[in-house]
Amino acid sequence: MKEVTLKQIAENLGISITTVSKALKNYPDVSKKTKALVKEEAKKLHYKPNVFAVNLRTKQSKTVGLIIPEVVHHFFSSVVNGIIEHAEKKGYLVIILQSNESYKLEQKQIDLLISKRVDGIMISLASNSTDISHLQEVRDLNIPMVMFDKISKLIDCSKIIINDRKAAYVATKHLIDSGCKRIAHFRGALLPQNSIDRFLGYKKALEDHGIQYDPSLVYICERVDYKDGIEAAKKLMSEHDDIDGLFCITDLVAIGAISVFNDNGIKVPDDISIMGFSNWFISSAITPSLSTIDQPGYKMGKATFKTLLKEMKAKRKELPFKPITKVLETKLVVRNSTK
Amino acid sequence: MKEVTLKQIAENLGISITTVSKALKNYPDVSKKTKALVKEEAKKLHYKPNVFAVNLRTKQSKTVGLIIPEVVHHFFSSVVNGIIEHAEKKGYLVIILQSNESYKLEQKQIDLLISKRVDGIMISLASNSTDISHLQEVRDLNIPMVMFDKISKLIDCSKIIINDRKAAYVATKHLIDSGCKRIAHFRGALLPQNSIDRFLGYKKALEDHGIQYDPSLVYICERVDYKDGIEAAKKLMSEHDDIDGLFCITDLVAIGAISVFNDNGIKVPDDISIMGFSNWFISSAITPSLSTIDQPGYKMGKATFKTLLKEMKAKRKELPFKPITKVLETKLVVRNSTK
DNA sequence: CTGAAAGCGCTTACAG
DNA sequence: CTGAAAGCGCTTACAG
Repeated sequence: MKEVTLKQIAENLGISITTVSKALKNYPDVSKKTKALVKEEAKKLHYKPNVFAVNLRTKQSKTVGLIIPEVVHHFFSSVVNGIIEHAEKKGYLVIILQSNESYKLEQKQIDLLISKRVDGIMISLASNSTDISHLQEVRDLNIPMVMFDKISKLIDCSKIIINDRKAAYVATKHLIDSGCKRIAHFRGALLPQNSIDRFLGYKKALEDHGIQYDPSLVYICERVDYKDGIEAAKKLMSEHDDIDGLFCITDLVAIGAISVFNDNGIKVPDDISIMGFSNWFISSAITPSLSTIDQPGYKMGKATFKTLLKEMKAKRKELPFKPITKVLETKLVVRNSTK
Repeated sequence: MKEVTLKQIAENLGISITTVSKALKNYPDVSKKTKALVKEEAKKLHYKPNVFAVNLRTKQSKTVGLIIPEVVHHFFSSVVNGIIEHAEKKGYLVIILQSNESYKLEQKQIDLLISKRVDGIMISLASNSTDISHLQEVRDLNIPMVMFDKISKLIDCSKIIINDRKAAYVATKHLIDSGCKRIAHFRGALLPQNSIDRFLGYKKALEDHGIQYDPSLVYICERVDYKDGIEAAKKLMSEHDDIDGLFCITDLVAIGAISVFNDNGIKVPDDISIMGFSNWFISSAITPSLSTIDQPGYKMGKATFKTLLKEMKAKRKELPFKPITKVLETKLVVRNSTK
């Protein structure tokens, strides 16, 4: 089967390539009759424009790139969902890359996307990305870019985030309000902004309510996953026996912790109240169901793409674009792991 | 900043575009001196080839398409993970589309990928995809394609699957071996091959072990998710009070069912033993932890891409390619939801 | 070893 | 209303 080209159609109809091209794109200076003829022939031959040629001419690919730390993670896959659904509606395809929380990979992937000439880039940073020269390059090349969730304050671009500090404050305050006096925190790694912010929210809530902040009650979970939660909970149990509240940086960590407490006869929430973070749907399925902070992944994906779209449009029209920062609402979800 | 092109480099160096192009691609008929010169200049100017032009010339995009029913699903996101990791290693980028289990969307997405001229397509079918003309078109256009997990027997292409029937047989047999006499099954929709196969495995296991198959014990879960599990379990409870075993088509359904039984004072596994399917990591975190069948998502993704790569290579060399079917191993994982 | 030229398939400014 | 021509940036068969 030979590829059908404009030339093919033109020859069949005995007219010029120019006219065929214009007819298919509904240029006003082509007669109705010709348009009809051309379109019919195109349909008959199952003509599909060669995007490679179109890309080369129009200098855009109608493709955008997305880099996330990890696909296999409910929050990020919700974001992906929000992004690809809205991108598709607008005729954009999404190339997804996974940095595996590795700064080096992230750097390579940015390079890849640049050399693939995607029309725009969406990114949530790896935890150890402190150097941001690769992102600065994207800015320097004037490629539209939006950061979401795990952002860097050092880069001037649009950002879609939640107020992590406030959300963590609300979570901790809920523990305090329900009577907890000695509250531990399972935090994330030291570098990521959201790990820092959630920690600060925790600390601030304690201080605002007359509870002394005790650094020995803060445990680091590098990968903020289920296993991390299990390990931290075991350590916590061995080092402290007077804890009555625990705020975990993610639901996954909280679920790991709960399973340890369940196994060791520590009653949740009677002995210890537990708060998660993100409202992964499974939090309502475990026993006891987990109190948490609802973090809107799908919405974040949608807002991220829509913002990128605006910037891409502005670029095409050579209009200036001022980066925006959008803060999405989170909410406290009270279930059975807190009193 | 102006785009750096071969022409630019050629002008700077006072040589021809042809030579620059060849030098950069290490053609043997260019002098070492010239090569060094060209490469240096290219580096200095941060030259990046225009992929749009390269695509047009070479007629390949080094991009492949992936269509899955749902991203937000542990099994599929593991597959995605396996695919994008291996694709990237081989210099391929992956465009991910989500059919949302809709046949219509799936059709459109196939069209999209065809018109984007991806080098190959990987797909796991939507549950209601029975008409397969869109897939036939892919074959007719001679575009390399690999199906995985949710496949159609009617299309002649490579397939990466597990033996669903056997795995379901093993799961059901485990229930029988542990003493269950009256075993219900929460199956998936009627059309998908894997839903059919798991059901058949369940039925066969019963028959092989002298247990009469009773259609009233089979419940349909259209979306095979947590909510479906909850609803089916409620129905089951109200319609039958003598069930001592339950085989669920997915872990998610099983987890939904367990939460209903937990809430209603039905002891798992003492009153009823439960088997899931897929070994989602959370199955080990719930109470009681879930016995299940391990389904290798990451491996499946890896095998899917590797097979596609072979087919793409064969096509480029104009060699014949005979579709292969690879069946990956599953294994029984016994935890606390069965005796 | 180097380079002029054709061509991939499209778009669009321009002429008629 | 139609079409010849230039050009997007690259690759490669061919000539010298």
